[in-house]
Amino acid sequence: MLEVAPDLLGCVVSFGGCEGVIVETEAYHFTEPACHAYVGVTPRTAVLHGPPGTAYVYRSYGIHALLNAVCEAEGVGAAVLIRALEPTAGIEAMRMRRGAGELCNGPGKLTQALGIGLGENDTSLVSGPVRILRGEPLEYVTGPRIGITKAAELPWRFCALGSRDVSRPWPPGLRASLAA
DNA sequence: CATGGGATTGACT
DNA sequence: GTCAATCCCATGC
Repeated sequence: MLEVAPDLLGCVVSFGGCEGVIVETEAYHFTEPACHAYVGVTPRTAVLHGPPGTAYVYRSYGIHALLNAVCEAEGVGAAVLIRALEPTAGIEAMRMRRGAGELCNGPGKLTQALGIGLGENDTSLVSGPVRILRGEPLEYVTGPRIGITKAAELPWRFCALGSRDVSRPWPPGLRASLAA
């Protein structure tokens, strides 16, 4: 999975006529406490332990939807959280949903921008409504994960270089690439 | 059956 | 920088 997460950078997420290039991901694995699958297989986390290539949409703080891509073999319990996109198509539709401001520079924002909701949970990323298309590999930097309270020190955050559509704080290496 | 936590965001001081 | 909003579900009694 630690190979899949950076591999997703540069891939395209497509949903409802909107598309965006993945520029930030975070890896989650059931062996570390930050992952929902850590507690074991439950009705909600079952999809995390399911077959790879499946979307796992989760509501955080009762408000925001977070989009994950399940990876690893069935029964492993691992996923890659998609934290940020760079919009490439359907931008007007995103603006209608999001209003003014940044569209996809945060996990909760990108789902709202694309219109992805809890209804897309447990759908295929290959043949379902939400699709992930293979794209060009991107250069990236790693860093600690953001916004979690457990195991935040693991360097399982992957940010594409040269994109401003990434949630802050940016790792030092990414700041340098933006300045250039 | 009741309670608390959670991978976030946006507004206010 | 700090604080509140708000819903699902895992855990505990």
